Formats: sequence, C-alpha cells, structure tokens
Amino acid sequence: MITPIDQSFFNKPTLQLSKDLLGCRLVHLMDNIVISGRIVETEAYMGPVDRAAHSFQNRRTKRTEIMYHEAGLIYTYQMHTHTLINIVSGNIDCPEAVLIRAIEPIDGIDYMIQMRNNQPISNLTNGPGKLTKAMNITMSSYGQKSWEPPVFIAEGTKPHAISSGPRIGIENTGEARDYPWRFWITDNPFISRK
DNA sequence: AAGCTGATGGTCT
DNA sequence: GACCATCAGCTTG
Repeated sequence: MITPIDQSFFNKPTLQLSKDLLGCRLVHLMDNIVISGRIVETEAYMGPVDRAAHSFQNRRTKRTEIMYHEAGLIYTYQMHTHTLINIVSGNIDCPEAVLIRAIEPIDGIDYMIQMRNNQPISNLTNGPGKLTKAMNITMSSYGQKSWEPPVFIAEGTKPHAISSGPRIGIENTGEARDYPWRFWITDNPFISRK
C-alpha cells in the first residue's frame, strides 16, 4: 500500500510546488492493479497574470472552475484527443495550477504498455497526453482530491538536480512564452523533450 | 451559427 | 516537416 502525501504539501507558492512535485510519485490505485510513476517534468501556470494559462485574467468557465478551489485538487482537461492532468495550486480564488508533463514508470509497467499499444518503455509516459493514457487517468478525475485514492500524489525520491526553461507548446502567448516555468529532473531520460 | 485556436501525439512523406 | 483527430471556449456576426 502506498500512502498519499499530506494535504498540507500543496500549501505553498506554485513555482515551489512545481519543483517539489519533481521526484514525487503519481499513483492510480485501481481495483486489481497499482499504476505509479515518478514525476520528472512539470510546468507552472500562474493564473490571472499568465497569458498561457486557461485562467488568464481570471477567466472562469465550467472548465477552469476547479482552479478557483483549494490547492491539491485535480484539474483534468481535454487537449485534442488527449486528457492532461494538473494539480490545482495557490490560495482559494487564485486560479493557478501545475501541469504534470512526464513521469518515469514504476508500478504496472505491463499495464501501461498495453494501454499504449505496445510502445517501448522509453515512449510510454514522456508527455502529458501519453502518461494519462498509460495510467488510465480520465476526465472522471476532474475535481478529485490528489491526496486520496484513487488518483493521488505520494512521497518519492528527491531529485539530484533540477533544470528549468520555457514551457512547451505556447508559442503565441506574448511575453509568457519565455517565462522559465517548465521544470524537470536534470538528465532524466523520461522527460518529454530535450 | 460559424469559424478559429490550442498546455498533444500518431502517422505519413 | 505536414496533416489530422476533436472539443471547450472565444470571436465575429
């Protein structure tokens, strides 16, 4: 049995949380199988002041609603045909979030390979859409607590070093394009891009 | 009501 | 490198 992290873990500035999540485990406890991986890449989305964030200028819709609630809740959304998973951050009414972009598989690797159509291990979870597919994380996680099963964060192993740089896939967002709000474990082979 | 835009990934050339 | 799946939300009318 893997113990979920304490809810108080999420109570910190979003950029700090983005870094602290590196090395933690993302776990999906299903009926007959445990799926888990080590978080190796994240991105911070800083809400009202961040052109690249869905909640830029406090945009509040059915989709972004959950970001206006307590830190540690799960924000899932559909990107084209894929589901992406974020952890809500910031105080109530401060709509920030951390996108989980890549994990290193730990438990349930055979299951992940199946879910990913027999892709090699190096290509199972090295991207935000890939890891949700591999771990069978869907929109049903929207608004759920990430400090309780079935989908939750658990303690992991501290990264030896952390790198940072511009975020991925937000070329048309003005100044926000260059903010170094992507974080990854230095030299980890499972990050989404080099 | 219609058209555009993605925090993506697979497939094809 | 180009194309595309597919949908919430924004823009324009």
